Amino acid sequence: MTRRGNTRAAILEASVDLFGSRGFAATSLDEIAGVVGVAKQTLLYWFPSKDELLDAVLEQTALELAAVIEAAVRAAPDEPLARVEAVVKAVFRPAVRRPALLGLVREVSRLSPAHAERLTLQVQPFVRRATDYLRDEMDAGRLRRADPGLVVALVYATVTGIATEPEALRAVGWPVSATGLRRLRRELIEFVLAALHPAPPDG
Amino acid sequence: MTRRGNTRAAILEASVDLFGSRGFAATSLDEIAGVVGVAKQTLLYWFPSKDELLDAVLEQTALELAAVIEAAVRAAPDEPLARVEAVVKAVFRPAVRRPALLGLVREVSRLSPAHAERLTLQVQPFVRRATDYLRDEMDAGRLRRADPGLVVALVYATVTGIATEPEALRAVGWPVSATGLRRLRRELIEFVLAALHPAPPDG
DNA sequence: ACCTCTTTCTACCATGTGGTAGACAACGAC
DNA sequence: GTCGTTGTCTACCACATGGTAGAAAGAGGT
Repeated sequence: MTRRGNTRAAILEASVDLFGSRGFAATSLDEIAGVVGVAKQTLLYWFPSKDELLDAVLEQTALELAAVIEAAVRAAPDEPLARVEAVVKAVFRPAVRRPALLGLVREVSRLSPAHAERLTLQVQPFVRRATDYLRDEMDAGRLRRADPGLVVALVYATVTGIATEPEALRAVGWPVSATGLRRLRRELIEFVLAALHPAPPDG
Repeated sequence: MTRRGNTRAAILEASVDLFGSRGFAATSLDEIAGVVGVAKQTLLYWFPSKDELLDAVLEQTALELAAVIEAAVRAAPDEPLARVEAVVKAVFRPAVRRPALLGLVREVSRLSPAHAERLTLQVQPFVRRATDYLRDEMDAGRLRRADPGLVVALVYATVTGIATEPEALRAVGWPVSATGLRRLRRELIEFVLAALHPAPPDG
């Protein structure tokens, strides 16, 4: 049977999982092919080289996450803390279901500057919009005054870090059950919101 | 000239840098040997295999970081927010000077469960002490009430993430100058402290 | 002088890797 | 039916990698 029609998509999916969990360099084409259930050459038919496969994987991941975040922002009420909460919640779901998604994003810092550059450019407009929004809300006194760009980076670091390092959670004895995950999400959001709350009382 | 006496240390240092920046799998023994300026076989003389080299590298990194944190805690005044600030500051310095240090810690989630397990056990007592301390201070009302273990993990995720992902900082247009780093440290600390402050005002 | 131990090296090997060349089968156009 | 196109495969290659075997060379004890 030829033309299953979704071979390319299956390759991308398996690649996200493997690149994101074990890392790009540690993943061989044979391994991906094994997961997908095709020969290695089929990968090289759809993607001329491992590097171009990586490019495609990065692009798709960025698009997926962007769509998730976009939808969350749209659905949230027009209040900054509520929006932040909505975004964190929205990212948390796929992050838990497929830890490799954010793991792949984190992998970017290990890749060549060329790959990083491409992803940076792709994400740029979203970052820009987020920082502009945060700046306005800070000016309006609805968020703690800080550098808006850095706040984006810090929230990103917190969420991505907690979602991609199960070892850190295990080290502090966090239960990996369903209720454990719900509480994790709750505490993560409270942590982030507390960090953004305007004018905390002087200790 | 034999017995330079510090070949082993030089190998460990170069390995931390390369494993931490490019990743374990992406780093070859030849590459490390090239940096150190010896033949590959010299590495295999001091460390019987790449895996055992990794073990040694992880152990030394953990010891270094533990010493830094230990000293910071000892020197800080007995007030929880001051102590947290001291620890973040103390970790920030080596993190900036040698980004690979924290990068290596983050690499743990990509490694075999055996390696992760060993590091987890090594870090366990420190984590335990930190969570106990935080719990006491929460009970005393000097910190926002939350799960102490998770707070440790969240602060770790924030600091490690921001320190190991220069791409994220570049994406938000953060300047990588000396003054940029000073402001980064300031804002990072304010972010974490705000997240830990007791009883934020209800929005 | 000789032996032993330590440290480093050269030479080599088995294996896994990314990638090339090209055969083979299904399919639609005509 | 024939032909070009598309998708997948088998066979193979050049190369880098982790690791083995063992020689060389200095240092120190006797």
